[in-house]
Amino acid sequence: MHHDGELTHPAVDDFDLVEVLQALGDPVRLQIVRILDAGAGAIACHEMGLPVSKSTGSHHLKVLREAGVVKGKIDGTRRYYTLRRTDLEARFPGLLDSVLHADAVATARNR
Amino acid sequence: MHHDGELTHPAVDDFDLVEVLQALGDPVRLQIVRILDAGAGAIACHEMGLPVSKSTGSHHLKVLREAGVVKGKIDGTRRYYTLRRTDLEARFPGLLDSVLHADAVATARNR
DNA sequence: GGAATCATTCGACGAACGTCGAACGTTGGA
DNA sequence: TCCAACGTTCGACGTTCGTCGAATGATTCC
Repeated sequence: MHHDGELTHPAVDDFDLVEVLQALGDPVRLQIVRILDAGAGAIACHEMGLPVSKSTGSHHLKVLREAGVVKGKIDGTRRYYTLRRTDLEARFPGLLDSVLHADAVATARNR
Repeated sequence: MHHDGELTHPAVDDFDLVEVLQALGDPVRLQIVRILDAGAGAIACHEMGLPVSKSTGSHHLKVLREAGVVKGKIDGTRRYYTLRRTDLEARFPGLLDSVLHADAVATARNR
């Protein structure tokens, strides 16, 4: 069957700073963002190796998606996710980069 | 009279990204950061005109302080707060600026 | 068609959060 | 000395959050 049920995503103008900061302010979700940043191309939920159950992982992806941080694409039974780099940069210049770089620094420091 | 009770603040190396993002991910706390950014010099809690009770305001200042976002200085019965700009920039380069700028844009847009 | 795969949704649970008013401790001024 | 001002702390409250397993839905493969 064909279900053209595309996932819903907020428009760039509807991004909310508090919502984005809350979305990024969780260890698991920050890990997801880091994975999507490091990976080349779209990544499916089950390929991320998250330290939570699949339902929890799905929940976190939903939070990130509704905040505008990630974009989900349906492909069969899978959802491939990517970072909305350009959109985030347009709405909150420098924010994603600073978060990713800060996170990389922290990771290197605690190694 | 004597006042050896200095407020405690985390060292720059102990800043935690998730904690900072969570601290910034609240409307009232973001308002406090905006006020401290706009104001020249230290500002006391009761001068901020926060839309919450004094106990709630005190709580939010504590969250920001323990995350390393603000620095509190005791002066008599008052606590004067400032942004830890330099420390935040050293630990999370560009983060505070991007949050403040994004916030300013959002505020101008919803005017 | 049937089974396996992938992900979402649905309760449920405890923990954490934002909020308040009241009480308290300090300090400074009349 | 007494009182007003400022802020913190304490309990309480309702809400939201992160988590899980089970159930459900959708799709692909055999």
